[in-house]
Amino acid sequence: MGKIPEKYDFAEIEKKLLRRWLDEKIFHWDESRGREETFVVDTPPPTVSGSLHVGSAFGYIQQDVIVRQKRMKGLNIFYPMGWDDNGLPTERRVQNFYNVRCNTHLPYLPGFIPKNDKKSRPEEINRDNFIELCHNVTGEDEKVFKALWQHLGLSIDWRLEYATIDDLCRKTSQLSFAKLFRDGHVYSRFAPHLWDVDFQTAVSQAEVEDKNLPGFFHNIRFGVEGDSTGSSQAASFVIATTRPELLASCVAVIAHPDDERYKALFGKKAVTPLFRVPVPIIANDKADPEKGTGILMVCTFGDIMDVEWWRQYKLPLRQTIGRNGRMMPVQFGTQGWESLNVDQANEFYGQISGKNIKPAQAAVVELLRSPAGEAIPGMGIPLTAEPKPIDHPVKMYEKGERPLEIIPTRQWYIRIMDKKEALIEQGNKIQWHPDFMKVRYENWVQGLNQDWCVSRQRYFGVPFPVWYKLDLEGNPDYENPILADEKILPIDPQSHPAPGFDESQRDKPNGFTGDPDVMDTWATSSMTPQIASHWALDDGRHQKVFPMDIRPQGPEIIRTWAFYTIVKAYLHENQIPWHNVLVNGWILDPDRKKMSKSHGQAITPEHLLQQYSSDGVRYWSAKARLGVDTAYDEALFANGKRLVTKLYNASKFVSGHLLNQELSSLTPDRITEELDRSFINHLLQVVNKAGRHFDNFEYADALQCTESFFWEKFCDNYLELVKVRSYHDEMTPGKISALATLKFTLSLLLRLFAPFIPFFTEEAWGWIFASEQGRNKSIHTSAWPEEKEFSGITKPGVNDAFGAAMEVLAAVRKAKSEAKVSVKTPLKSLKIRGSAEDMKVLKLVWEDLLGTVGAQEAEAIEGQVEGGKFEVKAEI
RNA sequence: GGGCGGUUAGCUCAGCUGGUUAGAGCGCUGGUCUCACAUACCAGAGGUCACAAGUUCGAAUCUUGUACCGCCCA
Repeated sequence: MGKIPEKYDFAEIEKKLLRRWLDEKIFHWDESRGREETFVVDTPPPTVSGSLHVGSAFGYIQQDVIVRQKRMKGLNIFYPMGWDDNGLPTERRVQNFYNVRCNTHLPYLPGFIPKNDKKSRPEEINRDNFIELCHNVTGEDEKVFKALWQHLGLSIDWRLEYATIDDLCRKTSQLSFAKLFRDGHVYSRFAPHLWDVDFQTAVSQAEVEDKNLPGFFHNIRFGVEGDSTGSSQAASFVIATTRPELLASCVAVIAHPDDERYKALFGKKAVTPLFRVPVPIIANDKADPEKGTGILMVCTFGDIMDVEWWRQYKLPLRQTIGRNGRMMPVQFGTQGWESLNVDQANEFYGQISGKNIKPAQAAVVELLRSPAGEAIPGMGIPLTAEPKPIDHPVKMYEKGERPLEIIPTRQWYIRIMDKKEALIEQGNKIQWHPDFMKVRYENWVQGLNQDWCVSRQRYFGVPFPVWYKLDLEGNPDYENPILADEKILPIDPQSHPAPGFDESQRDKPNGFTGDPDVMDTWATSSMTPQIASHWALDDGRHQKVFPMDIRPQGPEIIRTWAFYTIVKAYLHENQIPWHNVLVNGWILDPDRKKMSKSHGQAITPEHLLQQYSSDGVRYWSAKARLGVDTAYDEALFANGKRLVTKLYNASKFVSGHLLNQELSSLTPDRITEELDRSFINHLLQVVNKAGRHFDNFEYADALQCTESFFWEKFCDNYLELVKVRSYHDEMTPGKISALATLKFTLSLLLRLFAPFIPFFTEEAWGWIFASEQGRNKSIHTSAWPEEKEFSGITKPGVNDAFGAAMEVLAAVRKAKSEAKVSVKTPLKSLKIRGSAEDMKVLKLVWEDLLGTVGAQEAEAIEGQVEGGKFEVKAEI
C-alpha cells in the first residue's frame, strides 16, 4: 500500500487516471466474446455545431453510470461514440464563423482561405470549398467535445469513434438508401412539399412545428360568373383568408355542402378579384362553416388542405411563390392562367411580381382597396372590411425564421405511411424507460401524415448515390435513376461519373447528371446502430452487437431519432434496433424553463468540472432519474463534491487502520463480533437493493441507498462504534474482526460507488485493494458486489444488534446535545431499560456501546418501554 | 381541441403494488475543535402531501372532476 496524500487533489488525480485508463485499455470492447455476454450502447452522437453547455453532459453521464456497472458485472462493453457533424447546423455555423455563403455556380478554388471579414457582405464560395470549411470547423468542434467527454470520465472505447459525415457513415447511409430503393421502400416524385424559403430546402414532418403568429383575416369579395348585375346576394360572396397574396394562385372556392348561404352556388364558377380568374365553386364537408365566412379559397398552395383538395378535384397548378420566397413571374392569358381580363390581370400581377411574401401581401391588400380590382364590374371594392388581426398557428421549420411554404419540388421519400401499425408493434417490442415515453412514440406514429422526405437541397450531407440520364434536350429521366453499385460506395455523384458514362458527358444532352441533393441528417443518424455494428460490411461483427441493449436519448427526439431508427431496423432486417430505450429528462433553468442556449452557454461544463470535480458533476447527473426533469442547481454539485470528500476521509480512516497489517489475513471469516456481523447484514441489504435498482436502470435509486448507507450507517454510526476495538493496542480477535469488517466494507462501498464516482473510487482502490492478490488493478474491471461475497461471514446471532446500538447511541447523543457538551464528554452514569429480549441483543454489543458513549459502566434494567426499544438515562 | 407528465417542508426532490407520529439534501436555529473528516459532527424547528368529491376500517398513495405548470400533437 502506498502513501495516502494529506489532501485529495481531484484535478491532478483525474488527469492521472484518465491517462491510465486509456493506456490500460480497460474500456476496450473484446470482439472475440459473444453477444450474450456483451452489453451494447447506441450512444447519441451530439451535434458538434450545437452549443456546449452543462446539459450536454447530463445524459451522457447517466449512460456511463449504467455502462460502468455492467462492466463490473463482467459484461463485455461495446460503447462507441459518434459526432453528428453532417447537416444544416454545421452549415449555419460555418456561414457565421467565416462569413461565407455557398454558391454552386462558382468554380472550386484550391487552397482557398476565407477572407473572414465580418463587416462586409458574406463571401460567396464554391460548394466543395464550403464543404471543406465544414470539415475544418467540425474537426475542431469534435476535439473540444472529445476532451470534455474524457474529462467527464465517459468509459467509451474510442476505437469505435465515428462522425456522421465520415466515410463509414456515408457508406452506411448510401447502402441503406440503395437497399431500400432495391426493395421498393424508396421513391422520388415531383409534388407539393413543405419548403423553407430561407434555407431553400424541403423539410420533413418531424422538423415542422406549429407556432402561433399574429396575422390578419382579410375579407375579400369574389364574383359569380354569369351573374353580372353585381347587386344581389347571389352574385357575389366574401371569403376570409390570411394569405391574400396567394389570390393569383386561387384554383377553387369551397364551402360546406349543408351551408345554406352557399348552396345555390355549388357547380357555378366564381371569379377572383384583381385577376378575374374563373374558378369552380365546390361543396366539401371539410370546409368549416364556423370559420371565417364559411367559404374559402383553395390556392396552390396555402396549406395542407389545399394540397388535399387540389389532388381530390384534380385542380390546375398555379404556383406564384418561388423557391426563394419571392413572387414568381406569371403571364396571364397563357395556358393555365386564364383570365376574364388578361391585360388587367397582368398589370395587377406586375405590381407584386418579384416581391417577397410580406411586401407582396401588403401590395395585394392595397390593390384590393380599389374598386378597379373588383371581380365583376360594378360589384364594388373587393376588400369588404378592414383586415382583422388574429393569432393563428403557422407551420414553421424548427430551425427556420419564416413560415414554411408548400412548393412543388422533386424529393426522395421513404414509404412509411403504409406501415404505421407495424411500426407501433415494433415499439411494443422495446422496453421504454420510463414506460410512459412509449406513448409519445405511439402518438407520433399515429399522427404521421406523409412519407419520410429524405432529400434536402443543401450541401454538407450525404449525397444520394444516384444519377439521371439526360435526354436529347438535356432533361433528366427521373423515372429511371441510375444507382451506384454498392461496392463503390461511398460516392459523390457530383464528382463521380455515372456508370457507363464519361465525366465529359456530365450535364450534357444525351449525357448524365448527378442527383444534386443530400440526405436528411436523420437518414444517417437513424443508422447509428448499424454504423457502429458495421452492418452490411462485417456480418460477424454486426451479429455480435445488434440489436443493441440500450438507446439513451432525450425526449424531444423520440419522433425523430428513436422513430427513424426503428423504421430503418424494421425495413432492413425486420428487427428492433435495441431492447431498451432510456429517455432522460430536461435540464431546467433555475426559472423552471428548459435550459436555453443563451443561459446554458454561460455555464460551461469545464468551469463546473474545475470547481466541483468530475465526480461532483457526475453525482448531480446521476441523482436525476430517467424521464424526470431536473432543475439546474449548483447545490447538488457541491453535494457531490462533499460526498467525494467524505469518501476520501472515510477511506483514509480505514486505510490508516489497515496500514502495516497483514492484509491477506483479514479475511471475511475473521468477522466474528456480533456488532460487525449485524452491520455487515445491513450492508448486504444495500448490495441487494442497489443491484436490483441497476437491473431496472434505476441508477439514481442505487446511488441514493448506497449514499445514505455510507453516510449514516457506516460513517456516523458504525465507524464510531467500532473505534473502541479498532484502536485497541493488542491484536485481539475483536480488533481483527473490526479490521476485517472495515476492509470488507470499504471494498464493497468503493465498488458500489465506482459507477458514479469513478475517479476517487479508483484512486482509493489503489491504496489497498489493487495490490491484493487476485484483485483487478482497476476498480472498474473488478466485480460488482453480489450476495455471494458474503458467504464466508457467519450470519448475526440475534436480530439487529447494530440497530439496537444505534438507537442507544442516538439517545446518549441527544442527552449530550441538550446538555451542550462535547460528544466525547464521559458519562457519570448510564441506565438503559428495555425488554428482556432487547436487552439480550444489546448485551452482545455492550462493550462497543459503552466505549463509544464514554461510560465506564451502565445499568441494564429489564422492563417495558413505550415508543422505541430502549429508554436511556444518561447523567453527564 | 387531444395526449403525456407534474403539483409533498423556504428551495431541490424521494415516498405513490393504500396501513403505525410523511422522509432526504440544501437553507434556517442551537450546540460540539470528538485521535478520518469543522468541506465535519450532534440536536432542533419547519408540511391541512394543489383543490374538491368518491371508494375504504384507513388515502400523499386508488377513482373522478377542477385549477395551475411543463412537454408533445392538432
